Amino acid sequence: MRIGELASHTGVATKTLRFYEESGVLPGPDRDANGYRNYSSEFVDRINFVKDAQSAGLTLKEIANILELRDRGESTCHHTMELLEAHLVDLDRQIVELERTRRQLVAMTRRAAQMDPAECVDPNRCQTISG
Amino acid sequence: MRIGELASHTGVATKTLRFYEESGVLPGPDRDANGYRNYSSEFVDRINFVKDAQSAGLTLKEIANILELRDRGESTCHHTMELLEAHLVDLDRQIVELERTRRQLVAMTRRAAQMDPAECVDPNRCQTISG
DNA sequence: CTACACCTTCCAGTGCACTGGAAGGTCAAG
DNA sequence: CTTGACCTTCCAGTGCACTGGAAGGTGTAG
Repeated sequence: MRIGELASHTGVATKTLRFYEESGVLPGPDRDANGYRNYSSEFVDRINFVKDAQSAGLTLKEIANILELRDRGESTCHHTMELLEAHLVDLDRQIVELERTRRQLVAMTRRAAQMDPAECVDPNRCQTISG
Repeated sequence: MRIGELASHTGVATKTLRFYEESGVLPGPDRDANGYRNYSSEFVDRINFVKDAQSAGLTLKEIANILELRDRGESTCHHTMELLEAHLVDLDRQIVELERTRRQLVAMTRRAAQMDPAECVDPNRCQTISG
């Protein structure tokens, strides 16, 4: 699979794929005779892992680290677990925070919706936010 | 309240507070005769709002925008609501994503915990991640 | 032969949210 | 009178995750 194909399969720009390779997140793939990158389908999985890990708040460096450990297949389960567990804690905190903020925003929006539009022109306060 | 005091009250560095002022997130506070910033206690609330909004995924620019509208007290409820609602949708998507990733990580960690440590040294795969 | 989409490398720039450091002013305590 | 903590401005740098553009090679279709 060429880089453009992989890009459209994963929704990740070709620029970004090359950047990931340079950052150590993706290994350098095989090359065709003409020098074009030739990706195996495993790259799709790897990129999906990267996306998941990223949305879990891991940096590219951390992701590269995990994947490198995985690739080396060394007895790194312990380190990996520690990293994952730390991020799990972080993730939980984040989810709680987001839910709290979500509730706040819902309340704000509801307050705004129920308001007499005329009251919006109060020169000193916008009830949606300040209430 | 001076900037250092505000910093310790909010957990936001003095550098960051000045940066927020420059970015329009915080209004320029009163100044003492010696030129020192003198913050009213309202700033604590405002900074907490900034923190909440930030953890909800709003950029400083958007936050500055909302607060500016609020400060002007104009009939901006509609715009504010649109912005908030857009971010609510975003937030929900984010929470779902995080929960999905969370489940994945939990599964990973559990798999790792149940594993015979000896299996970790398999030269080709780390079961924690690749399984 | 040419147009065109696609690929290559390399290097520079972007946007965000800070963060550091220099150079200097203020003020209470010792 | 000095030390030290705190404050000021200004400008530059950092780290992250891309993103753009130049200059050129490849390969197929018309």
